[in-house]
Amino acid sequence: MPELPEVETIRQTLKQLVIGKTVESVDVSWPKIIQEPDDVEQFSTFLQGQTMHDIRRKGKFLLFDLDKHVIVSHLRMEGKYGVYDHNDEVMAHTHVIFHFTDGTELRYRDVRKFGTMHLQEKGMETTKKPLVLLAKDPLEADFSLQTFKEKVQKSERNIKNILLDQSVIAGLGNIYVDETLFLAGVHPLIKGASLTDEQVIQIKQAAVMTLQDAVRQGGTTIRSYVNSQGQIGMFQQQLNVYAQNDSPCSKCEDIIMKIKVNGRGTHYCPTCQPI
DNA sequence: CTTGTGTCCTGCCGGC
DNA sequence: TGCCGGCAGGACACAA
Repeated sequence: MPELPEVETIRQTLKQLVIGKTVESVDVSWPKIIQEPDDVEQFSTFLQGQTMHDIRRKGKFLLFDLDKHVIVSHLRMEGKYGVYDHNDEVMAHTHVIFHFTDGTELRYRDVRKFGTMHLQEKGMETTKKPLVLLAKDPLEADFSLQTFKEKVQKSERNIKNILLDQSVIAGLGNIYVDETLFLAGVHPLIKGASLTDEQVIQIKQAAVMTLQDAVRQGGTTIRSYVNSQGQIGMFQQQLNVYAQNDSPCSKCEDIIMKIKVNGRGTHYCPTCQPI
């Protein structure tokens, strides 16, 4: 499940492969992925003749900048992009193909079909869903610690749930929330309202460290990992708690626990993250 | 207003 | 062996 670091790695790699290319046509075989416009035919016709100029990232969203439009794309759990030659075999679960005029293709694959694409007018993307309520991610220079602190401390929800809320802090998913709370030494079930200023600052710093570290790892491994199929992959960084349940904690040797928090698998160290 | 629940979708896993 | 129910998960619509 791609979170901020994975999306950032995909962005950097994909950018090299599609910038300057012009869309000749678009095929969509699972229309539900296209959330906007309502008519999938329009998605295709609007894109024809437009050139890819940049790929940006906002939180876990990828933004493809074209001449007049922006494609706002979310990979959800299993979405993947790859650039292929038009003669390459189309792999299973390919749902959207952007054919370029140079004979290459940008293909979107997604086993679960949970991913989404919104085609919006250039410049309008931050004024409407899905981006309108999206918070800053903690790696952005203008991330406001003050705003973050206020949102956290006025909430009765548990901190795990708060950190998954993209309107509070963008970019964290289930894996990096668990890693962030471990690094901050905060138990996932503690209510936002009962966290001290120091704890909230710790959490923000831990999020920055966790995400930076992961981006760095994606950045170092990505070079050798764009295969001939045009697929972009990456190696999983070392995780302290996520999927480490029943193993000893890397800090204190206590056994990592796995519980459910709001329906999400949640991993923590009972000693390093006291209730 | 805030918080909780259902929904989408399919591969996988455990139980029988 | 093979079937089948249940589960996982990000974000949103809707309910309470």
